[in-house]
Formats: sequence, C-alpha cells, structure tokens
Amino acid sequence: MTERYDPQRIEAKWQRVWDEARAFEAPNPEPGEDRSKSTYVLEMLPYPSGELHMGHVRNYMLGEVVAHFRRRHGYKVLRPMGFDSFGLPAENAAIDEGGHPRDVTERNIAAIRAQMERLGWAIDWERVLATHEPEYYRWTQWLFLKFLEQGHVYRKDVPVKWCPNDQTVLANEQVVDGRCERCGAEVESRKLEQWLFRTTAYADALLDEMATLEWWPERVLTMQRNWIGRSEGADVVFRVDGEEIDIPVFTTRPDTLFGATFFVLAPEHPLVARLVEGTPHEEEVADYVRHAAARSAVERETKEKDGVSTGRFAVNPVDDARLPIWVADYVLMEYGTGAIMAVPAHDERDRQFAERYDLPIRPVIDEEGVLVDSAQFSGMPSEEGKRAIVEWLEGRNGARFAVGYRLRDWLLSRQRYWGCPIPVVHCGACGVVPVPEQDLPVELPEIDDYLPKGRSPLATAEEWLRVPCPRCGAEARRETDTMDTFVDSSWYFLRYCDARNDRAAFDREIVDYWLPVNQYIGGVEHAILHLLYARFFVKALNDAGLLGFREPFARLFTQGMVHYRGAKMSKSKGNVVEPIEYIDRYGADAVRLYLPFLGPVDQDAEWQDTGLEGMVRFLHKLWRLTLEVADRAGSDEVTPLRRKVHATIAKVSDDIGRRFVLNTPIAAVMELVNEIGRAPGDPAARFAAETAVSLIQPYAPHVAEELWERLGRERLWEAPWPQADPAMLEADTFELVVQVNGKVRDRFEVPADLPEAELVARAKESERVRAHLDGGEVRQTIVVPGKLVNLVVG
RNA sequence: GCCGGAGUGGCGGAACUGGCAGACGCGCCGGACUCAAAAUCCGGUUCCCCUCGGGGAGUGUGGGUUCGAGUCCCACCUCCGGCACCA
Repeated sequence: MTERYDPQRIEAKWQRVWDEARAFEAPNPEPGEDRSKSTYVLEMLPYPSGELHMGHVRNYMLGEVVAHFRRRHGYKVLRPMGFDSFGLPAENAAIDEGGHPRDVTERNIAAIRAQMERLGWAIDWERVLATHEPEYYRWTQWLFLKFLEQGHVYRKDVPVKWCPNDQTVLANEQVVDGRCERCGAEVESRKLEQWLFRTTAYADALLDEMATLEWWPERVLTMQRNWIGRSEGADVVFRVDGEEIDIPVFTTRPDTLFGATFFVLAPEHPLVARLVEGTPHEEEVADYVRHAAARSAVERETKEKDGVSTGRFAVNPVDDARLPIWVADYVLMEYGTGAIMAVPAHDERDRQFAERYDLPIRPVIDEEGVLVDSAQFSGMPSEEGKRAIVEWLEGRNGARFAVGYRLRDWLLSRQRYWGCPIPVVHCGACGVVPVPEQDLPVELPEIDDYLPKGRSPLATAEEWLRVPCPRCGAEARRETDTMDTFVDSSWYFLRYCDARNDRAAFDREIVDYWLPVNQYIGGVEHAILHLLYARFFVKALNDAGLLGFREPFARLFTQGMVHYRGAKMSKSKGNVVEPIEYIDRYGADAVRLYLPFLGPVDQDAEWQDTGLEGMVRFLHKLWRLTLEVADRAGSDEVTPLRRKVHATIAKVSDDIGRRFVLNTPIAAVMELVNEIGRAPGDPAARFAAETAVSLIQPYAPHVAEELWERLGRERLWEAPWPQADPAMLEADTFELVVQVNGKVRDRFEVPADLPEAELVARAKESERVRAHLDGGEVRQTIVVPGKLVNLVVG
C-alpha cells in the first residue's frame, strides 16, 4: 500500500522551504550587468477588494508558469506583486461600515496576500508595494510635479461630467452611455477647474509607436487605435458675413466644400452669444442653448436632430456662398473646433438636419466618385480633389491640412478622499505653486467624514488645508482634489524595480535593466485606459530623460474571464466560487492546475466543480505511479515510452515557450502519465515519471517538489528544464498511412529509412488498398516522407 | 455602419507551416474491488448502417483551388468584443 497524496501537508512544507531559501527573490543587477539573461514577468496588480477570486488565480497562473519556465531556463526572473489600493470601493465601504478607508484597505490586502501565499505563488515579496502607502504615493506626487514642470499637466475650467450619486467628476472614459461607469447614475454637466494630463500631445506617438508592439493582441491594438481615433483632413476658415470674425472648421471631406449649404455651431461654442447679441434671434438661441445643456448625453444622442437659426451667415471660402449659421447640438464642442460646414448631400447627419429644416441639398460628387459643380475642380476624382482644394485654399490662407483625434486629454482630478493628494498650493499672490520636493509626500489628513458634498472631502480638513505659500510665505491653501487612481497604476511597474528606494522614485539604470516588461498579463477590460495611460507615462518620462525606453510592455497577453453557471461571476448573482474553499478541500496544486487547463487562456471559460476533480484524480495518479517506480534502476534502453517522454518534452516546451499556450502542456503530461500506467514494467518508466514531475512543476510545484525529493533529487524549482533529444524524436519505424484518392484505406509500420519507391510498392501490395482500386489504374502517387502515400486512381 | 475575433462530439476544447479530425478533461456506458453503496482503479465513448471483416457521412452554409481542406480563396449566416451624431 503506497502512501496517500496529502496536499495540505506537502504544500505547507514546501512553502516554508521556498521561503527560507528565498527561492523567488530577484536581486537587482550589478552595474553594467547584461540584461539578456533577465526577464520581467508582470501581472496587473489587483485591487484589494477583499477576497481573491478565480479570475485572479487564472491571471496569476499565467505569470506563474512563465516565471517558473524561464527561471528553469537560467533566466533571472523578476516577478513582483502589489496592490492598487486607492479608490472608491474602500472609501464607500468605510462610509457604510464606519472606520477608516486605510483600515478597510489594509485588512483586505492582508487577506489577499495570505491567500496568494497559500497558493504558493513564486513571487518576490521583498518588492511588494501598495499605492496608498506614503512611501509609494510620495513618488506619484513627485512624478506629477515632474509632469507639471515638463508642461504635461495643466489646469482648465472645463465642463465636466459629474456623477450626482458618487459626487465626483468622471473622466470621459468613465462615462458609458451617459451613465457613471461605476454606479450607473445618469451623468450631469458642471463647470469646474480641473487638472488634466496633456495626453493629446502624445496622440501620434501613442499611435505610431504601436508598430513596435508586435507581441500585443491584435484586438487590443485595434481598440487603442479606435480610441485615439486619428483622422486626416483640413481646417477650413469661414468668415462671418459682414464681420471680422473667422470660424475654423475641421473636415475630413474638403472635397465636398462646394456642396456646403449651411453652417452649424455647437451650443457651447463661445461665439454663439456674440453672433446673436442684440438680434431678433437672441432669445430663441439662448433658450436652445439652455435646453441643450440640460439634456443628458443619452438624450442628445438618441433624439431627432434639432437646432435654431442665428440669422447670420458664414462665407464659404471656395465660392463666397453665404451659408446660414445654425446652432445645433448634434455638433459637439469636444471634437474638432465645435463648428462644422454642413454638406447634406454627402453626410447623413447633415442630410437629416437639412430635410427637417428644408435647407438646400447640393450634390458635388457623382456615382463614379468624381467632383461635379465644383468650379475648376470639376472632373477630378474626389481623393485628388481633397488635396487640390486644400492646396488652393492654403494659398489664400483659407485652409490648411490638419489632423483630428477622438482622444481627449486625461482629466485626473477627483473630488474624493481616498486617493493621492495633488501636491500643489494655491496662493493668492503666486497662483498655483508646487509643493517643494523635500516636503513630499503631502499626506492625506485624518478627517471625520469621507462623504463628498459637492467638494472634495479634503476641504473639511481646515488645519491641513492652510499652509504658507512655498514661494512667498503668505497664507495659502492646499489643493483639495486627489488624483485618479489610474495615475497610481501608470508607473507601479517602474517602482517594483527599485521598490525600497527612498531617495528617488526609481533608479534609471535599474529600471532600464528590467524594462520593458517581457510579459505583461491582465484582463482585457484594461485594454484601453490603463494600457494607454501607462504608455503615455513612459513616453513622457522618456522624453524627460528619466527612462531609456518608450514602451513599457513588450509583450502583452489578455486573459479571458471565468464564468460560473453560465454567467460572469458576481456577488449580486450569487455565483461566486471562492478559491479558498477549493484549496482547503483539494489543495492548491489542483486549483492551480485546473485554471489554465480550463481552455485557451485568452478566452472566457466556465468553471466546473467536476473538472477540478479531474485534476485531483490526475495528481493522485502521478503520485501513485511515481512512488511505484521511484526505486527502480535507471536504464537507457530505447522503448516507445522513452520516445514518448522526449516527444512530450518537445511539445510542452514549445507550447509554453514559443506559443504561450498553457492548457495543452497539461494535457500532454497527462497523456504521458497515462502511458506510464499502461506500461508499468517499461525500463523507461522511472525516467518518464521523473520527466512528468519536472514538466508539471510550473503548474503544481508543491507535489512536483515532493515527488522530486522522493526520486532522490533536490531543488526542482531551480533544476534545469528537461531537454528533448532530437535523436529520440525520430523513430526507426513509422506508421505509413496509405490513401486512395485522399481517403485512408490502410496503415502499417514501415522502417523509417525506406526509399520512396519502396514505400509506394508496399502501399500497392496492401490487400485493403487493392480492394479500393476498383480495377482502376494508378495515375499518380504522392509521397509525404515519414507520413503517407496517396494513390490517385482515374 | 466601421474595425477586430470566433463557429469542430452530449460539454470544455485538441489538431504548430494543407497530410490519420476529435488529444486531454468532464459527462455517459461497461468492468474490477465491495454483502452493498460511495470512493478508487481499468476499458469504451463523433454520428448512422453492419453478424464478424467492415462501409458511409462528418469541423456554421454555399461555391472554389488542390492528389488531399477544420486549415487556403470567394460569397453568405450566426455569435462575441471594441468604436460610433467624430464632421
């Protein structure tokens, strides 16, 4: 009777061993150390929301396998972990349950870390960080000031999206269908002076440098491309008839300029009031503007197009035609210049508007795509016309080529407590003054009430608020807004490299050694914002000379979600499966093994309890068979099982190392173990078991380590990865497949070195093949060496 | 509408450059062990026909290229994801 596999006992044992051996710590490089044998494996840092869930396990298993695999290939592996610990949920929990958001957060971090340790993840805990710690956000603030100094941050009075429920300003990115991404409340519009990052200045860099990201999923690149939304066209200047006022418009269709029949301003356009002042239209237009402002974003998009006339005219620079100027909210102030030339013949939206208000429609392009009724440009293909018209106008200062972007600047101010304070002081005399570097961090004050009431909760901390101006010494006030948490997570991967540095955010030499990240792993939900912001940060820091690279993540992998009972796991649906329950029952190794086995890791997958049991059965089998063969003598005899071992090594190594496919390696090892069970007396059985244990180590390291020890070996975590012997991959016989007209009719063993002519002869001798020739003549034979013979019969 | 991705057994899914479709796991069926059951282990399992041997069909649909197509090309259908009053 062999000893039973007891996961709980061996898991605790090996976790202790690894801990004492500091097995997964990655020392920083000596000066000048070659970075080619190092690798940085990074998973998106978790938000500490309480418990670890299956999605985390699936995510971190990917990094886990890569980290073990590369370490055993001789790489120095950096695999850190941290917590994205500022943010609304902790603050809301504190408001609901009382207590400080910090206490809620730190309790959650401790709980999650304990569960991660229970899973035995190969993480360098010496580098752990949490973004809410002053040791971290001190440098977030320092970076903010650096950005300010470089002109990447600015303040602006902006109409902001305001969530009446969360009492905070939302980034454009956080508004979905006119509703708050977080709570679903309908978003309102307000004017506030806000801090923004000038991300638009990097629009082209963010777009162009995507070309270097060959290892990113196509869909993520597409999403980023769509998000930046670059379109080429021209700025064309229209003059208000009878006034010295020029209004530029952005258009991607300068070829249709001759088809413009009216002109539209967004209701928010600064010239609207001036154009109608003192005219009979003043009241009607003011009315319309007021109503448009009150409309929700949803309403504005779904309703039928409407607008009002200003009674004014704009002069079309191409033909001096007088176009009536309208105000309509289908024109957005945020895109282009907030004004458009309307070409109802060639633009669907303009056409709808023209039909409703009976405005003229003038086609200027025929079915062949050639310009008509366009003065000297008539007869030109429209693409050529675009260029020609702009060039012609350019000479008369009426237009210039221009590029429009969908991307907006990143609004980073938040009127909330639980975030990184913005390190500036407002002085009546000096204006906005940065907090001097030696006074960082500006720590969060202790306050009683975190609930925002239309202004930041920090504004209630009277003593904290009042400071002397760092420049002139007069009484001044601190900035009371905090930063969007995306700021915290836009540079954490740099901090990991030099996590304990208390003199700088990071040392450039060390960061340049580890980065770019060799493999970044996370949810596709971060495909746009987080990844775009992190890329922006790195580019800006590179331009400031703080980094030697321009893209943070060389290779990206986005993993799918884990579903349960046909739906996304969520607390409200009550279909959450807690990893810890399964770890208690079946052990960490079974849970670790199951998540990557579930299906292709880039796709969503369904958790099934019986599936997990299959993993438990496999581990028991591996355990039993390995102990059975453990005290056998080794043998070099070449048997089918020995060949199978080498084939498995090749398959597993290729799948993990080159293709980054993590489920099929598990299947391959299972297949090998099944073979051991079927050939118990095979002289290669011990070698096969040893290899199976070694190959499964990245997935199930505890049981693998224990069995490795029982096999008389030590320290599997740093043992070299097995290598397939190429000679063993080529058998001296192979199974020849014989086809007739492409259909398999027979198969039999033949020597591997048989010449082609002989293969064909053998194929023709087969009785089963002859039965299918139907007396027909073999007109052609196709031979694929080592594989098949296909006889073509006419 | 535009862009990206995917359609394979009862289920999750394998099949890297065209070459034995269905690896591995789940489920189901049969067997061993057991007084019995559970657990465990072993075997079978694409569908249809067949007495054995075997035969036929088969990767969303319709065409095409090829000795040979899940894989390549064309058209279409369905599903998933992203973007969208973006001028």
